[in-house]
Amino acid sequence: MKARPTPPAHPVGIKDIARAIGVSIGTVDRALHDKPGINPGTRQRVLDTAAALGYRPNLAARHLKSRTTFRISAHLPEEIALFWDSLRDGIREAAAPFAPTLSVEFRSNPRLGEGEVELFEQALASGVSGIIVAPGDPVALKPLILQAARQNIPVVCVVTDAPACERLTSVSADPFTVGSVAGELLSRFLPGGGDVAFFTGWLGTEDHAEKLRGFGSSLQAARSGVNLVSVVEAHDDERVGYRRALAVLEAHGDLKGIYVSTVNSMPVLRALERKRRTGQVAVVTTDLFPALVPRIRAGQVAATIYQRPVSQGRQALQALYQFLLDGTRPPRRIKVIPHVVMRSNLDQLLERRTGEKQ
Amino acid sequence: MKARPTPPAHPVGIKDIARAIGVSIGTVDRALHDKPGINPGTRQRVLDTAAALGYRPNLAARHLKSRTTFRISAHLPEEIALFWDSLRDGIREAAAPFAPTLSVEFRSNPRLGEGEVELFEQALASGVSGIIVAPGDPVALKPLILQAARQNIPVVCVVTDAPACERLTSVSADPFTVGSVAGELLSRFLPGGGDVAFFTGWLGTEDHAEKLRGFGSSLQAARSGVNLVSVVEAHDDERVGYRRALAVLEAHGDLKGIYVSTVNSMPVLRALERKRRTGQVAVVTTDLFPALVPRIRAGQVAATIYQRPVSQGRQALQALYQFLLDGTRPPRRIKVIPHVVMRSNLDQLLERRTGEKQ
DNA sequence: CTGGGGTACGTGAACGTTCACGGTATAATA
DNA sequence: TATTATACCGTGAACGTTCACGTACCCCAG
Repeated sequence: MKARPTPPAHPVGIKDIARAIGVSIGTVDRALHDKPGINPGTRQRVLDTAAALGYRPNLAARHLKSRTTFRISAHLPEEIALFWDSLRDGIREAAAPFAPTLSVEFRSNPRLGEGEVELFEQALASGVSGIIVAPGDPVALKPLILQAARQNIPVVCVVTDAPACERLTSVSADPFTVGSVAGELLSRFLPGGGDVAFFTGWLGTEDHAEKLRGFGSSLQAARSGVNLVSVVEAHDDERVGYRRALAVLEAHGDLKGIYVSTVNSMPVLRALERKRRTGQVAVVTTDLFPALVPRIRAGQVAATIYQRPVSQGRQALQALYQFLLDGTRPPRRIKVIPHVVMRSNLDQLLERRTGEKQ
Repeated sequence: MKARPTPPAHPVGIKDIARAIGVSIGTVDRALHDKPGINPGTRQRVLDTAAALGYRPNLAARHLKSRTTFRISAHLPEEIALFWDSLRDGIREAAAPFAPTLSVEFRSNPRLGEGEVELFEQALASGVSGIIVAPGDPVALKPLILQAARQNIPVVCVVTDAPACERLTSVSADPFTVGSVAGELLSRFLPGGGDVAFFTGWLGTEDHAEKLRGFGSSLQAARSGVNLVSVVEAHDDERVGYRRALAVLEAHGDLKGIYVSTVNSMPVLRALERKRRTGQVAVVTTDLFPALVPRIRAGQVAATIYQRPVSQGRQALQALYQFLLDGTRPPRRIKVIPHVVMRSNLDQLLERRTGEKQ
């Protein structure tokens, strides 16, 4: 039952350092900010004593003086509003306590990947101090991210990543874990074993390939006789997805489970209906959108793996803010633990979403 | 593809109000803070124009002047370190950006409920400005919470709640949803139906009763032939739990599933081992502690419902801070959506925990 | 008319930091 | 030696707010 009362006697400020080595506060300021017009020797002495005394800048005073507002631009699609609005909420929510030091501007493109280059150029031109973006076409965006890096403008990727480029960090669900969770769920849902299928957008995408790896590893680890008999690329095209789902259902009359690793799960569900096999096949999907809600409620979708957009938004903003404030670099990659949403916790999730808007 | 650039021209300050109605900033200050020595008429005029101009106090300046550090005391148990340390991390993490406006003091008691009254009195005596507490014995704590309320010291409950008392809010997983998720998982894990048992601490506790309600409602909604055949109170006593688990296993030779709604799940697992029925019974547990980790990894525990301590700590602190800052009251109850932890996402969860400590 | 007490309001300093400006050495040049 | 340039450093104002203090005014007793 130990109690630790507050130890800090008096926060050490810039003038404490100045007094300690007999210089003026102006000199200390120059030393701390790498400004010209100071003797390298004195600079070092200042930095040393600052470290020794445990100097922590008073952010309130700093912001009070140089009323610099960090302008952060967030570029997110409009489509699948439930998802992206949640992400926006997460950013807004996290930014609120820092106002007016920080202000967020939201720019939106209609669909993931469409017009994102223009938004990025727009933001750069308007002189923002940081960018949050969900890259739909990482290749097209890469030179712009590089340009931002050269201008010392940090970029944080959310949901998707633009790998091998000068972004500050990326916040997303670890795809391997996502696939792995889906695989474990299906294994548990099918204790008697059986055939399952994996639907994806493009296997060429690194994310989707990783999900498949995770999915497979889970099935193997479970040893419950669940076999992956079909891997389907739907290319995020409704019609292609529907056709291929029909084909898979015809080819495997005893299919017991399906995991749709892309957000385009409706065609698969419709194909199941068409073949009158709804309820006979355990379905695990990805993310949450309005059309999916009644399917989950009706039990047609056993579970969906939710990438927790609110959390992603919050973490992206915090990482960005910390970097802008004192230059601390976050880990190269921030992983969000995916959420399993089923009928029983669906309502609470939706409630929270709408509740926040009040 | 609309872009919304930052509109705010110039944040309106205290002297803008003063100039607008031709008084001094001192008068405005008096009006805004309900201080004596001001004409009620002028006060109203000030308040009106402040609202009209959209005055938002500059928190940086406020804190700079009256260097009041909010001292927040967090009272949490030591036992089950993995859980409570996570909660502490959540608090610490959320408090970090607000330093030095806000400082957190951690006080710990050995076990939930032991010595919490002393800690509370200690904190009150030392003049903290806010308290975060996990009440183990709400009845004993109630008068102290009332006393804190009278001294205008907000109290936020985490994990457990002290209902019907003057706390600011409580942050916890919704017990009905927790039970409901467990029920749905077991229903899905047992597509062929079968008997399941429910283990709890005390049914008298409101939380546990709610969990049972949620559990039952899920089983019913699933219509998969899963029957709740036994509700066991273990009174959080290892020996009692073990004995009663043995009895249940003997009475129900074909038991297919178990949900342990209290954190004391080890006796049940040991009873399963003793009866050589590990693996034949799907087990869903509560929370996460070191001894549970290998059980999950080995598949002996199918899933555990995690109350997300990090998130709880973060939300508790934020609610408290917002209230201290501008008096905004959070909802009477903040619900955290419980997390389903299985073998596939266990590692990532543990990794995040240790990763944060670096 | 003077003085005392009270109310209502103005004034200025301070919080820690940043930044433009001004000052003082020393060295380089005429 | 006088002048200018350069490098280094001190000084003071400002950011928006709070708070102690000062002051003008009105009312009424002496």
